[in-house]
Amino acid sequence: MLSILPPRSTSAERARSHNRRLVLGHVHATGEIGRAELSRACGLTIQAVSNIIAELEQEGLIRETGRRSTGRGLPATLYGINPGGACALGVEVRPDALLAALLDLNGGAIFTTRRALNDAHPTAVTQELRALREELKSAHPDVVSRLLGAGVVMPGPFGATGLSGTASDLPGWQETDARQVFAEALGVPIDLDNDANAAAMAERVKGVAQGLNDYAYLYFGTGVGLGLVSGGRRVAGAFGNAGEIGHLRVQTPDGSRALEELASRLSLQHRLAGRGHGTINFDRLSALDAAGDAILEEWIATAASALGQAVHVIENLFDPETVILGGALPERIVDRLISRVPLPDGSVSNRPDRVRARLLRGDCGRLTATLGAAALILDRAFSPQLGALD
Amino acid sequence: MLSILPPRSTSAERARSHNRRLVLGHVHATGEIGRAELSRACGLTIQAVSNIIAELEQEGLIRETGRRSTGRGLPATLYGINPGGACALGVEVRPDALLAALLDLNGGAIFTTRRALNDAHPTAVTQELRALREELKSAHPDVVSRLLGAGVVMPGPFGATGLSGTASDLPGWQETDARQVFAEALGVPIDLDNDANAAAMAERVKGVAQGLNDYAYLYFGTGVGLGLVSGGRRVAGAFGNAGEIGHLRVQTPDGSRALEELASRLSLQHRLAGRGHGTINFDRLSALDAAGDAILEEWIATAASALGQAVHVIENLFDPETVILGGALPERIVDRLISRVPLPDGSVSNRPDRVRARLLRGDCGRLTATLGAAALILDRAFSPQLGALD
DNA sequence: TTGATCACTCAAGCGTGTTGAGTTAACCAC
DNA sequence: GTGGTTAACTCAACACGCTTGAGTGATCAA
Repeated sequence: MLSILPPRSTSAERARSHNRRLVLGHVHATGEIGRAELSRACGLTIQAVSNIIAELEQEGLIRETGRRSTGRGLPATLYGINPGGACALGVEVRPDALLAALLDLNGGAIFTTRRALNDAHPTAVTQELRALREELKSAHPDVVSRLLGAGVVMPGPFGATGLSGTASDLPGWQETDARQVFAEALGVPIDLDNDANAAAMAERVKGVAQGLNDYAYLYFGTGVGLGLVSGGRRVAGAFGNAGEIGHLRVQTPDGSRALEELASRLSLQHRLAGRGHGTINFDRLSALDAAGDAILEEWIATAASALGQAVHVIENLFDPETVILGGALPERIVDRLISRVPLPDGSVSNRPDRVRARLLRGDCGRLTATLGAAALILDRAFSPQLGALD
Repeated sequence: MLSILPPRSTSAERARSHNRRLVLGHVHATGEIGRAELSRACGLTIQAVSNIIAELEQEGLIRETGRRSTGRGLPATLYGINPGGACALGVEVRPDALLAALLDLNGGAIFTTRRALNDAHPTAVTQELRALREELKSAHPDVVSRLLGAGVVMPGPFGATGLSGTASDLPGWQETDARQVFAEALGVPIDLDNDANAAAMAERVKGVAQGLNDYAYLYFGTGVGLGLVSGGRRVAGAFGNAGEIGHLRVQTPDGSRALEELASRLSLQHRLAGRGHGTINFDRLSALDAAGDAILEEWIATAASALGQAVHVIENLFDPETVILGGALPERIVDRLISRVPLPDGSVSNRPDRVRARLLRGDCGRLTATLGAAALILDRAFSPQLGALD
């Protein structure tokens, strides 16, 4: 009911689909809300809201959560999201692994898994996805019927571009229609995006960006990516490759470098290379941080300075309500980065009436991108779409 | 009928409003189109399209333009925009003048005017606007009833920001609700944006961006601004200040400078200052260009290099279909700039399957921003809006 | 107890789009 | 020419979901 409409539905049914999302989105955003308030917020009649609520409750997407008496009058019956009423699958494809998470309607994780990949070619990934689907079916049989769709996160850029051929992109996907591959392997509607945009959506559905419609997310993966949300919608670009901020030139004392040479996990790894460390993963970073490692300190200082310049560009080009930092970095390190990023005065974001900090730490932890993949789907369920068809 | 809906219209009426825009937008985009084709393009039944067409024709927004027989079958009755059926007013407020243009439904200029401003404070501007309205009423009495609204362009940034207090912004507007002021002075619905976004819309409605949904516009006013269109919608930012690209740092042989110090009309003016020129306006620029002025040549070289870096940033952050250059520069100079801008290889826009050049010259000439102001309104009439109310 | 306020329900009516069965006009084969 | 095919378009019923207006139940204040 919620996920798919027949190819040509009557206009009234499309309006209903729109209004359902509107109502569900408000219920999600407020946590608990009554019909009358929804009516005012959505610009619909109480009666219309009533009908929609009855439908949503019947389908198990929302549930009665209590009553609230505000002064006189009949106390409102409050409704909230029924977390178990539906779920969304998030899949993150990395060169070496497939990460997956199943999220309930509130964005809570029901199940997460990680499958090692020897090979990230489409055929190998397809095989793992099929296995994943079977695993889900047997581990959570009740869930499959309530699955709204699957979000997929892959390292960009998509298609052949001037940034192709770098270490980060996956082999064999250039010529492949990725959406098609995933749709066939998983058998549910697919939403495809890059890690940074997915992370941005994760924060919107569950984290620090709730209620925000214009913000940016600086995502630390292997490199650095930028997720953009404008007017509540992801900015994907003409070919889905928006947000490639890693190649932004930033000033250093001795010239200029690409942002990702200074402020990515890879860059830290290079700095530490001489010290005989292997791959610098999340846990290793935490350990270095706890030990007060000097090279890490140095990296933070350099990265913060570089990020300050990136934030300057982001703020002046997009005028976001806030810039969120997060991804595959321990919270403490992100916090320290944020505290050391020099915020330029000459920015449209430097306004006296700000209600939110210019930089915020993402709330969704190291799995942000995977959770965000699922959040792409949840966001759909909560936001009216523009197009007539879905 | 087209502009305003009653505060709470029935859902069916909102759907109609949406579908009307959809149909009208397609008619505008194709120039000439029959019902059946519209039906396929809009995802509506022929019958629905028929009803809408009857309504639009009745109101004079479209008109029959002929018949087309494509092979067998009954030849389609073609419809096109009826230019005189409605119009939009564009107003550009500059520190020293008020520019206005009245555009027909096809984006053709019916009337343009320029009023000198001694004073750009809100009260003075309001006075001029009232006079402008009277002038319109008497010069084009039939038009007032068909006025869809007025678009207004002002130099940003709006509100108090870290970029306030520069030479370009207007006095006395910081604390003013500009939209309110214009709505009262002109008595029609107002759409407010900065010059670059308006320019971008001008190109979408009439110029080189027709049919594009994701592109950027580098606008040369006094400084340099960036207009962004994503998914067919303007990217305004949280406070309407997106696109402030002038402060972007770019490399020079001897360090780094702000883009607008190298690639704006103001920067050229500074270069020429020693030569005893006054203000460098459009005509003066043309003359210098025709004379093959050496300083102009030098400026073009410097500006092109700076713009190359800006384009690099825009392409990688935004992945546009194309970047349009234009504004208050003679076409020849823009063309020469374009031919000399170094296009970086390391860009997501550097793709082998491009159908359009990475850089295009804007088509709307020196009045781009003023025309664009009116285009903001036309674009509304052609694009379905997301919000329920208008 | 009475009146006011507010959330919500019930039943009728309306605007739109869809469906399915015609109608008209072009092309093609003979 | 004639008949068949194709495609654009019209006409008349129908379905859907929202709105409207009247009515009910629960709470507070006088």
